[in-house]
Amino acid sequence: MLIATWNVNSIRTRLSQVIDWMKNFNPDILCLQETKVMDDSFPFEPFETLGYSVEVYGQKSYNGVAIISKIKAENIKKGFYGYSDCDQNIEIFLDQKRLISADINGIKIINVYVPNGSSLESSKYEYKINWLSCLASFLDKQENNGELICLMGDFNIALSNLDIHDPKKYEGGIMATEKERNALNNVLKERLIDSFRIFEKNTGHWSWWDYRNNAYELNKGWRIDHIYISKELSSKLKSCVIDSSPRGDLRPSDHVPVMIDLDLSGMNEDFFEDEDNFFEI
DNA sequence: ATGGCAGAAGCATTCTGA
Repeated sequence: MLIATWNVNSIRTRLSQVIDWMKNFNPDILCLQETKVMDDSFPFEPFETLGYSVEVYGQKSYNGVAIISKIKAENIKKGFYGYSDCDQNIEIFLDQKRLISADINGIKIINVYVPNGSSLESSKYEYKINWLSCLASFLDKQENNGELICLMGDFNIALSNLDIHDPKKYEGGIMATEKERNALNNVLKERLIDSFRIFEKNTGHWSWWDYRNNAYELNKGWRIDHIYISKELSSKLKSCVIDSSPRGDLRPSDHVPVMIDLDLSGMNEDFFEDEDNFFEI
């Protein structure tokens, strides 16, 4: 089962590129961020024509997330409201459409667009930290239900200096502060692992390049788009690939797709009771 | 320290992103 995530920076602007990409890669699930469109204006038809069902949680101009899947998503939840015990004032998170989750093929798919935070002095930075705290509570609640989880999206955080082209320059700045990393690690805890790092231990792999300063041509990127999976899924993980090619297209998104391949054949109740099926991380 | 570039809204310019 191929599961992908892509911050498309406007689905209407990027529509033909996304459809072409789906025809090439044939993902079972594609999670989108920054769709930047209200739900009634989302371009459903091209996806439905390819045989997908679409669940959206969007707004005008900013943010917006969607889950596109061959198997129809069930138990769709939009935002934190009612599904998190976080101690934050949940009201401040209602306006920004940044989270949609659903159950597909026995896995809870959680698609997030984590706030950028702007700069360390900005109130948006505090908002980002609080948002991640709320996400941690949201995950705690899923865990209580014993569910397999695939948490993916644009996290706007480089968890390690290996994920930054010039860590000396950017460490301690936005997307690379200890506070952000701690907040994200508190979401992951011991339960979720970085799919990409199962296969690749080295630096030099990016999912985002700034539009400015010729960043893509100079390959000055960051790895801030991630797919985190429950430990119990790690032995089913066949690959995790960043497809950087769409960044070279005409009028590209500044992010590229990240995808994992899970082999779910043979998954049954016995699988989860056999400790040999779990990697030691 | 600031700007570079891109998208949406909407028609000049501002807001936001990362």
